[in-house]
Amino acid sequence: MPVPLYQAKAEFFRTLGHPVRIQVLELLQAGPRPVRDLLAEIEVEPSNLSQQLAVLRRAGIVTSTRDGSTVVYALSSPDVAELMRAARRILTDMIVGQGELLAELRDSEQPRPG
Amino acid sequence: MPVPLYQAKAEFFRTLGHPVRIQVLELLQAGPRPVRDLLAEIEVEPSNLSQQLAVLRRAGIVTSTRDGSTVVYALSSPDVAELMRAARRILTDMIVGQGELLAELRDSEQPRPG
DNA sequence: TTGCGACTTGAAGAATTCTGCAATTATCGA
DNA sequence: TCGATAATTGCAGAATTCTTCAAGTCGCAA
Repeated sequence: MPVPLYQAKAEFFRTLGHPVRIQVLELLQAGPRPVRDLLAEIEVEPSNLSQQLAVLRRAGIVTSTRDGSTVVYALSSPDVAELMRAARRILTDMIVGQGELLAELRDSEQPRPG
Repeated sequence: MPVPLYQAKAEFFRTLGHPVRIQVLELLQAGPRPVRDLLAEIEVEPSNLSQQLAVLRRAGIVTSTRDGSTVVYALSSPDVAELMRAARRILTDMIVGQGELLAELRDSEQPRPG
């Protein structure tokens, strides 16, 4: 084994762990998009966006192709979209769960353990 | 909106982006486990494991309960297991894809070190 | 109370990542 | 060719995260 799976997984998640990169992945779920487009929708400087795109590219999560003077990015696997959905589900649950916990705490003294 | 969703997502993924934390989550998928157990299976110092457990706890991904003198950790949502499966699927695809790429490169160029 | 095992916390230096600026490459049109 | 636009790269300082050590808490039993 060259690299333990858990380490590859950690690197993968770390790659996703940046607001700009997340926004890029969300936008690319609707289909390939030129950098110009991403730049118009994400509040970030061009060089910074390029840096974040490079991170995603190096990780193999997105691919880029040149079309004339514009560069178009796309998700390299549709599974990425599924992962984002799973993450959204978890986050929603967690936010709801924490809301409920807060509500319980408002009424009683002792929250029950998970 | 207190915190943009994409930022919450990024934080969530960043929380997962550490080898020890990944291993903890993998182990907890089989059910709750005492710290002692985790310590026996993961190669890491006790204080370091505690730090990583604290990160997961603060993020609300795991919960801890004390049972006598031992502390037991558990996943706070079964969805986490589903997320890990999705990640594994993507990684497997990507590794296979890169394996093919490597095979192609073997005839022409030299792959760069990891 | 004292001592011990299990676990956590605080803090500091090391290592990594992020951001913005300047410079660079690539393409297109005048 | 020159100039403009699109995008990337290199780099340095700022910010964040990691790792380790020392010290601390908690429960239990002598």
